[in-house]
Amino acid sequence: MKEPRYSGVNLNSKRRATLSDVARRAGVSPVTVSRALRHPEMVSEDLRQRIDAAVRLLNYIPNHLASALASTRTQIVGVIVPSLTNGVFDDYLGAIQDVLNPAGFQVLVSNVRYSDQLEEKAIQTLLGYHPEAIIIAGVDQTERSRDLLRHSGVPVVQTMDITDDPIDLNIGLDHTAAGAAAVRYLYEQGHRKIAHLTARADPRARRRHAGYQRAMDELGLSSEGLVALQPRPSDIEMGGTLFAEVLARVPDVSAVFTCNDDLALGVLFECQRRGIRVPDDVAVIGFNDLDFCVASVPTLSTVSTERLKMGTWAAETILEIVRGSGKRPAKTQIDVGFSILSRGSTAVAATKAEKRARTA
Amino acid sequence: MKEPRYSGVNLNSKRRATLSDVARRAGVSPVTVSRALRHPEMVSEDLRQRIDAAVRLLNYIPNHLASALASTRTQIVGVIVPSLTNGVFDDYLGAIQDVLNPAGFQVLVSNVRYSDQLEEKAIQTLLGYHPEAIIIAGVDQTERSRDLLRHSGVPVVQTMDITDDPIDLNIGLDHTAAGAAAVRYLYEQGHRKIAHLTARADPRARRRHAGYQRAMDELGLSSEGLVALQPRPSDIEMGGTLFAEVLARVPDVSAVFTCNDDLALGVLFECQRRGIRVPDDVAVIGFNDLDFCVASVPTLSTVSTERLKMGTWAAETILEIVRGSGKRPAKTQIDVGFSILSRGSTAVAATKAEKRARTA
DNA sequence: TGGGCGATTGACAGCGCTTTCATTTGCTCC
DNA sequence: GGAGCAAATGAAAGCGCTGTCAATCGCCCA
Repeated sequence: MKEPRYSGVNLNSKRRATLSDVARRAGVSPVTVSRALRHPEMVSEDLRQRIDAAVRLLNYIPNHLASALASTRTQIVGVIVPSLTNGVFDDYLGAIQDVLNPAGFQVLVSNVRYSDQLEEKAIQTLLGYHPEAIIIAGVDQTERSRDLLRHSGVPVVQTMDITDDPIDLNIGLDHTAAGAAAVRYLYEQGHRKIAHLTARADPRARRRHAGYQRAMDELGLSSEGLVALQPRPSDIEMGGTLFAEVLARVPDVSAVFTCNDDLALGVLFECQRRGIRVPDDVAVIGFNDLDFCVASVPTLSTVSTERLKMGTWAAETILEIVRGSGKRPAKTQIDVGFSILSRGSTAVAATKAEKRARTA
Repeated sequence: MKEPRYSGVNLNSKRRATLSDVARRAGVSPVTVSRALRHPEMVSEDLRQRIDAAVRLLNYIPNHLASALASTRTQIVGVIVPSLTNGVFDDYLGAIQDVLNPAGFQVLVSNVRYSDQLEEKAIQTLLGYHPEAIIIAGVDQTERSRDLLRHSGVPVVQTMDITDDPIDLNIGLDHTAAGAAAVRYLYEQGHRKIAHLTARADPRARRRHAGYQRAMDELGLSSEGLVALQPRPSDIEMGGTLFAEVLARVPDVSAVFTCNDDLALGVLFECQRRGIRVPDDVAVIGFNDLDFCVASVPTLSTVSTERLKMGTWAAETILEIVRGSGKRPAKTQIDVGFSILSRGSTAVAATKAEKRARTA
């Protein structure tokens, strides 16, 4: 008895149909088949039907590698993200695919897990596929990564952050300004002891932290003991742990700004565990506006960023360039800004009104 | 003034270096360069160094497409997932990449958003890249999808679910059994009015629902008014909405089993909003064991599945097959089972003890 | 000192497709 | 009725790389 084997790996079993197989079957030349598939309007109705029949009969699927090699159009766009676990990048990736897939482009995603080294390797690997463009999150690539990208000769879009010195195209927002704005918002609500919790100091989180610090300084507030930092990747639980640290040092902390929503939710849970009322005793504001922000109790205030727009613009701009045979677009940089969503976890008067209404 | 253009698209500017460029530069033949890169041990030390120097000088990056075409080894594995938003698939994908990337394989991910139609298209597209294997979540592909996969001649691993009629290899768990087990667990805790909330009726969620129903029937319990179903994709908020529905029909519902953790968390929040105590008034159990289950207040009981193991096994088995030149592995199907994690949201005695301790 | 062997290197063909240019066919028009 | 033209099809070349086999170069031993 022979062991079963896979034909894709075992060469002597029947191989997949090729263009020529289809051509032979339909009684035409290979070129005609190619045309019938790529530019059906250039082929007579009669042949087109015969060819379609042969394609179906043979289960023919064009070899994209061969096609890309011959045409020097790979129809591939490389996308580099630092994380998939993070809800932010799902939406962003989805937006990119929604634009690119219908246009016939395949997205090659590389998750580099916030590692510069993996990022360099990913860029190299990606370039091996000769993508027609690269979309990369962040503006803090290593010098080698920047070199690779610049030498690649393809459009590069840096997203999620903004810089004076983009590799090529750039859409993002100023995280320092966003961090500062969150602090100022809390200040206006009457808070003075404003804490900041931050985890996995990726460049954007670091900028938000810097923004926090700058605003505190400008407002003449001391941040002594109010900052808790954890180099490990953030998760919900960690929000509680970091808040506990601050609480131990500054028991009368009145507001918390976290570098992302996960930590903020963790703070919410920790408060619940300790019987600390939010927002009455402590106000909480997160960053990103993930789904759960509107579902939690209380709802979570947060800094909202235009992650869908960043993905969409990156993808659309690439299509424009590729279709316009390489012409650079009019706009090469966009600051999408941010906005502060004021919800239950930082409510001041509203909460009290709500309470009054309930007890009434 | 000339408009700036991208060289990758504009043909008359300098193109990327090829093998031959490197060969010319190093004064050797192209084959030798190829060997120096693929099988360095077959080339003399002297040449290897000259070639490496030329590679670096020219910023040479091998064209993976050409290499794959010539060698008929693409080093690509296609992975089809129904969602990325869902925390489950991040972990799973991560596990697959952790095995495959170090082995030199590139993972081509396709997110088909729970759509059969997109899945068919994705399979077709993927096959165009001649992957060496395909890993696909679920066992409920359309007949056409199954045909495509079978005819592809490459190993196919179906994951996340288990079936009597696998396309090829299969690792997963019995969702019907898992749903039933959750119900029985609640029953043993003394619950009788057990509700089930379910959203986006994907096949696995449907099986969990069937399991719920079967167990209820077997236990002689009525599920009248206790099931809330919503075809839209689930999110945390929806957990609250669905629970409210049930509550309106059956005010004395005593336990809730949800088709995933998101809904369960939503139920938790809804209870908090309404002043319903969990687990004292209502017990809650979710499905999947996502991160937040251990962070929430109370912690969330859930049915835990081995998503990492499923990804790892799928990837490792593929490597085994590809390296073993197509030999099928000894084991072609694995049931990884599931386990019920009993935590705060379903605690009985424990909660009371805890409370006593606190008030003491 | 010459045959033979292993270690290196190169020539050639071809992976499956597309691009370019040539050829064929069927008409129209004066 | 033949020049002229558009539409449809095909032939040849080549995208960048690798597999196969042939050629070359020492170097060892009889």
